[in-house]
Amino acid sequence: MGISERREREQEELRQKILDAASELFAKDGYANVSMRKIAEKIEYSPTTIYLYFKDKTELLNEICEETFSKLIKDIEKIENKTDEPIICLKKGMQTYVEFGLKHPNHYEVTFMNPLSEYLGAEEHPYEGSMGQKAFEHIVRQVTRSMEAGQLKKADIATVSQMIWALGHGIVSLLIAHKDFPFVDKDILTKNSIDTILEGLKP
Amino acid sequence: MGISERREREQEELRQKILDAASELFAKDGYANVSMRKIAEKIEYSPTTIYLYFKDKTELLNEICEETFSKLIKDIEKIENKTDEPIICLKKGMQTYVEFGLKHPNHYEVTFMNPLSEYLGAEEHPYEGSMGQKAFEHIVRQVTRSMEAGQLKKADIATVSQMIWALGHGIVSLLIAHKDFPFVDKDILTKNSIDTILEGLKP
DNA sequence: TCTTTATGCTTAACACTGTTAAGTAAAATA
DNA sequence: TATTTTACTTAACAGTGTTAAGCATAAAGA
Repeated sequence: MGISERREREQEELRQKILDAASELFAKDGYANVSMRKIAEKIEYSPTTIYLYFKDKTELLNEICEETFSKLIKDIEKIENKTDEPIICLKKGMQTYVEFGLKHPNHYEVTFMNPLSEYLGAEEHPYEGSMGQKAFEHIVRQVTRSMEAGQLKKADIATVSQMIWALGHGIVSLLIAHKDFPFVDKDILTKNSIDTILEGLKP
Repeated sequence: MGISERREREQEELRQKILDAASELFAKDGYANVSMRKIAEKIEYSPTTIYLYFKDKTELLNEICEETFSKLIKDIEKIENKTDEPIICLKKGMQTYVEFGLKHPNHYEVTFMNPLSEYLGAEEHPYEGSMGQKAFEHIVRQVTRSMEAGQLKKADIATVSQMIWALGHGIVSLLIAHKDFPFVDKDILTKNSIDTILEGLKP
C-alpha cells in the first residue's frame, strides 16, 4: 500500500522544512536568538508542531550542527586523500578547521563553545559518534602518521593531538567571541600558530 | 550632615549585597541559570530593585567577572615580581591563567567564551580597560621581555602574544565545554602545550 | 457506504525569563 | 505640619521553551 509511504514522505518533507527554516534563522541570528515560535512562523505551522518532529530546541539545533560539521569532515577527508606527507596534511587540516569555524560561527559556538553537556546531560548528546569526535579522530590519525614518518618527535599521541586541537580551537573561539579585539590578520595568526607548534614538536 | 553619607553607605551596602548574592548563584549555576528573580529572592528584595543599582543582568554579572579576573591579574603580577627570567615568568603566567580559568569556569565563560560583544554592542563593555585586556597585556610584556633577553626568537610581538593566548584559552575552554571528552590529565596537557609552543618559538 | 479509530496539527495554558511604568509608603526637607 | 524626595514594590508587557487537551480530517473496519 502506497499510502503509508506517501505519509512517511510527507513527514520527512516537513521535518526537512523545519530543519531548513531553523538552519537559516540559526546561521543568521545564533542559538539564543532563534525561538521555536519564529521557526514555526517561518514554515507557517504552529510552534507545537515542531515538537512532533524534534524532542526539543537543543535536539533540533544540534542536528543542524552535526550536519554542518559533517561537511568539515568531508573537506578534511578530501585533503587526506590528496596529500601524501602526513605533516602537510595535518597543517592543511588545521587551516581548514579554523577557516570552517570562522565561516560558521554560530554552528561552531553551539558545537564547541557551549558547556551544553552540563545542562543536557551527556547521555543525550554523547561525544561518542558525534562529528566533533570524528574531526578529532582525524587529528589523532595525522599525528600518529606524522610520528611514524619521523616528522614529529615521538610523544603521547593523545596529549599531542589535544594540544593541537586546543590551539586550533583557541584561535577560532577567540576570533568568534572577541570581535572587538585588535587581532592580527587571522590567516597570519593561524599559519604562524600551526607552524610554531609543529616546530616545537619536531624530532 | 551625616544623613546623606549614611544613605550613601546604605546604598553601597545593598549594592554589595546584590553583587554577593548574584556572585554566589552565578558561580554555582552559571549565567543562564541565574535569574533576576532568584537574586532578588535571595536578598529579600523585589526583582526591580536590582535595576536601581545595575543597568541590566549583563552589567551585574559583568561586574562580578571583572572583579574575579582582577584577582587573576594580581596573581600574575605576583609572579612577575618574584620571577627574574621572563620566559619562566611567561610559563608560570600561562599555567596560572589556565588554572584560574578552570577554577572559575562560569566567570571564564562569561568573560571569554561568549560572543557577547555581538549582542551587547562593544560600546557598553569595551575591551579597552577591561581585565581581559590587562591580562593580555601581561602576556605581551613577557613576550617582549623574552625576546629582548634572547629567550624567544624575534618575531611580531602581537602575533606571538595572540598565539600564546589562543593556546591557553583553547585549553581552558575545551576543558570547560567538553566535560565528557576523554582529556589527558589537565596539568600534563597544559605543561606540554606551553613547553611545546615555547620550544617552537626558540631563537 | 457508514461508523469508528487513528493521525496530524492547533489552541490554550503553564511556568518561566528580562525589563519597564506606575504607584506607594516612609523619610527628609521646608 | 505640609511638601517633596527617596527607596522600594506591584503590576504588567512581551517574550521564552514546553506540555496537555482538543479538533478536524483522513484512513480503516464493518
